[in-house]
Amino acid sequence: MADVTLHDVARASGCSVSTVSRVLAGSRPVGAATAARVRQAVEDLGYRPNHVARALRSRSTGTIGLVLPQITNPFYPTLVRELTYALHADERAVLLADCDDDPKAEAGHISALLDRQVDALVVIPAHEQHSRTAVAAAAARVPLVLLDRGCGPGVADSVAVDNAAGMALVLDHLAAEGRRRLCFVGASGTASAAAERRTAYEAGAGALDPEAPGRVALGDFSVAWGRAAVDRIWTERAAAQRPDALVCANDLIAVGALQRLRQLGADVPGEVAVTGFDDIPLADLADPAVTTVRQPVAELAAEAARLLDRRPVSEQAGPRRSIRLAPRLVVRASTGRSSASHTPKSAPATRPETESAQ
Amino acid sequence: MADVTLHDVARASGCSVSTVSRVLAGSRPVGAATAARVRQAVEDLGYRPNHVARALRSRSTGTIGLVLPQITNPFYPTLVRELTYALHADERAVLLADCDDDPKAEAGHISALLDRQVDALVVIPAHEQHSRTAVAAAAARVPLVLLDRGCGPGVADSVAVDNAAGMALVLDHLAAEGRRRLCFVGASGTASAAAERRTAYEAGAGALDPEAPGRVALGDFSVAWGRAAVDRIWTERAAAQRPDALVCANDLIAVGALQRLRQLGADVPGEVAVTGFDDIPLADLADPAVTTVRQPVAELAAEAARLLDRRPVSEQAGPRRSIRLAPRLVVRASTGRSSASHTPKSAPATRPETESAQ
DNA sequence: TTGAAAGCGCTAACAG
DNA sequence: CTGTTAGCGCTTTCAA
Repeated sequence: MADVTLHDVARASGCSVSTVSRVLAGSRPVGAATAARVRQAVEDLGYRPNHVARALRSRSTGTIGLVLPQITNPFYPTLVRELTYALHADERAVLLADCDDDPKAEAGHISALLDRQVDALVVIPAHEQHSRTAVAAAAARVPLVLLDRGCGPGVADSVAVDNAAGMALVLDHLAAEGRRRLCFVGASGTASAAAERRTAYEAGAGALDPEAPGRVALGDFSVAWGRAAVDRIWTERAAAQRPDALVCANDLIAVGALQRLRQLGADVPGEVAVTGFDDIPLADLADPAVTTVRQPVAELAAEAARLLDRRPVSEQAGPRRSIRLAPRLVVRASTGRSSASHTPKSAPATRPETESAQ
Repeated sequence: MADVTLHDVARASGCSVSTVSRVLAGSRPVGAATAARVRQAVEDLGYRPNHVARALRSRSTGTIGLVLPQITNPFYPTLVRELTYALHADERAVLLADCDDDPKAEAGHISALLDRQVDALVVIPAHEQHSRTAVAAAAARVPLVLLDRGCGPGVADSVAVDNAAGMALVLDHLAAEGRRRLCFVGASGTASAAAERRTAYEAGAGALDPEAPGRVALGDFSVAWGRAAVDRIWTERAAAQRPDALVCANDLIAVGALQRLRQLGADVPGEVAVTGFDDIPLADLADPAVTTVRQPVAELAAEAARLLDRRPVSEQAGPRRSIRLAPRLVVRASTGRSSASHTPKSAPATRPETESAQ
């Protein structure tokens, strides 16, 4: 049934195995009549090429390894979906490995994937520093793209959202809505998302209020921290001292903040606006729905897929490429003095905004 | 570097390739001294076996295909994580394919995975009926386990939660909390989760209130339907006619219901309790947090992994196995007349409750 | 206990 | 344009 080989097809169509191979691969011109006979035989016998044999001989498995820190991080399922779509469209299969936020496990998975002869790797590194060695070693062997998170400069090609641009969208929007007493609820740590978003806030918020860049609370990227931050920010200040907008470094923080604010009886968005970042599904489900920055997930995935190709023969050649895609603002009920959500005033930008080699 | 082959190791350790192969595979006894030399050479040269060549020769890739309907369904990331853990622990790699709820795409992915010579398949079928042919065809070629959802009787081995047991836990809990006017908010369709949960509700609710089994609203497994259901159930009835508990067929519905209830000013859980099913992360984030039925995700994954092995040589042999695992109740604030969450009164059951061949 | 040899199914030179 | 011939790197008979 499925044990039909190239030889069987060759015999059935009265030509040699190489000819059949050529017809199937289109690697070289083949006579029209022969090609037709071959195709007929393929059809008749129900021939299916054996990818393992093909991989052994051609030194290409058509398989990409995807290593991520935690598939349960609510931002990743969408990214994984888009990435698999992009790769499958290109006839490439995806080997998945979840390393549970552990750089050791991550290193193990990376080397297991290399042993399995993946053509390339997409890695969302678990840790800015501790992932570096394994990633660098792998990047020396196969094309490797860092997705969503960085891993130090020059380690590998990378694709991520333009965090600074996203934060600027938020600040513009809040300014337009008349918010002035901003406060940033972010995450400590050196991971690119944490650092870049915070820096962008500090750089941009001063235009609204000289005090704003100093109002920064740092925890981690969790709902729990969002709640805790509100306890600190809201409870410990007199009403007049409270911010009129909480700029959260991601949606989870925003959702936690929102929850606690409601429990404390604060009026969102009347009294205080709340913004997030990422646009995970939860952002739209919160009550009120969270104004946030939507990452161009499909485009990030597509760019990653594209980068995997563009390391032709000389894998080591060329500078590392670092691609940043512009996000777009999604305005929902958690900001806006008025009523429900309205359309974003910033035009969506789905194509690369900056593409720089470093 | 990575181009070290068995031959190199053989040469370096002064023996034949077959001996080296035996040492590495442990397939046959090898002299202690020789074995030591071989291992040393492996170490020195940094030899890494080529899985592709191994697969071609041994007709086993050590790779499992995982096909699912939508990785963005919030219940699946955890399942995927546990399944990959279980399989990786066993040195098996996982090829992932998301079919976007489309049985056509699903069939395509299944056959692509078979072409890639996966050793076995884990399929979460996209559709009870339309997935059948492709699944049955694949099951005839490799070991195949249906996970979470069924696909008609006798098609393949399957592993899923015991929906009836889960619903019974909910009903018991609500009864103990003194709820009597129950209403079920479920999903239409024949998918096992939808049908079994509804049937179990209808079978069990009568003990509390003869009217309860008749109070059933059917939509789909979404937040939107949860909201819409409350609009129907709550708005269209006089206060005295309203249910004192909404039994939702999954957590998404429960979250939607909760949202709308709050918007309508209803008191949850004082006036009405709300329960979910699955225990997705969102259930704990909702406000109030949702009492729900936790699926034994790790155990489901482990059982699936186990079933993949147990089809020894004669793949066709033996009856289809259908494994159902007992879930456990997680009590949170959305039920309970009193205050916060307390520990479940039903004992957790993580081992197979029923294992039946059909 | 070990080695030699024969392939797994396919692609890629190399000749015609 | 097509066929012949080598292998890809490994496992597994079959002999010794």
